[in-house]
Amino acid sequence: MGGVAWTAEEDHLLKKCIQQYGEGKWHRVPHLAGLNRCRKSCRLRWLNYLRPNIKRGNFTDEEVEMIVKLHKLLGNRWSLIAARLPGRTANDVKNYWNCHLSKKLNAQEAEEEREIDINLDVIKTQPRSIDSSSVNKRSQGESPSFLQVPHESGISSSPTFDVDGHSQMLAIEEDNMYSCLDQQGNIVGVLPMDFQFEEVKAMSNGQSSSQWDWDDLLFDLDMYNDSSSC
DNA sequence: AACTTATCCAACCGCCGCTAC
DNA sequence: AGTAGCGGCGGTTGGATAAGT
Repeated sequence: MGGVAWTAEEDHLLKKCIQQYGEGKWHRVPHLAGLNRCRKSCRLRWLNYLRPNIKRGNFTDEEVEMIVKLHKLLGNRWSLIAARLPGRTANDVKNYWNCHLSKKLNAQEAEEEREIDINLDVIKTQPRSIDSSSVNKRSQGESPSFLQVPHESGISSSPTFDVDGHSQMLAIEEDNMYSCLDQQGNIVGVLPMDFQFEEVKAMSNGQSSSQWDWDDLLFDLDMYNDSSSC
């Protein structure tokens, strides 16, 4: 292993400590539990191994499918991905990805690239709620005037978003870039895909209560988009 | 059976953002 | 404003084990 393995006795002490004092205050846990481990080790051991309801064993097909889908949306944000998989830990997901899916998908992608020309047009649109003032202005640190939840514009069409009172869409144009389109389909701006939602959150002056809101919004929108394109 | 190589996964490390002072 | 301490995260390491020769 990558370090000193935990003994059954250490596990027992940690478990007892968490049961008695609860999670959190990890800096106190080594002392309270009488363990010669750092706070991080204790936290990790609890989260990845001792916590109740942790699912062991192989990933199901559904879970694998979910991981692939979520990784496309979120990248290497393992904790977010794991949060969508009950009983699985970020470490589990990360390990599974690195051991199984990473190689498999890389090989698959390489194969696909050999076989087909990349056609940007086939990349489905991925609507995003974003304020037009944010587009191309990140470096200036300008704040969006508002951000709205999406509304469905029709049964077969993708959801659209009100941006400053005008219907606009944000679409994946190519790797790592979003394009902001107006109703006529004209590109009115571009936004790097690494546009971090922490920044949006900061810029929106607390309109979003947490990082989760953004990630959940994105996730739900993409799931919506996926289901409507099937 | 002995050795080598590949794979798995628990544990550690360093960094980041947040908060309190 | 600067800083220390904290929780949390993703990347990496390396020992255990399985598979191959």
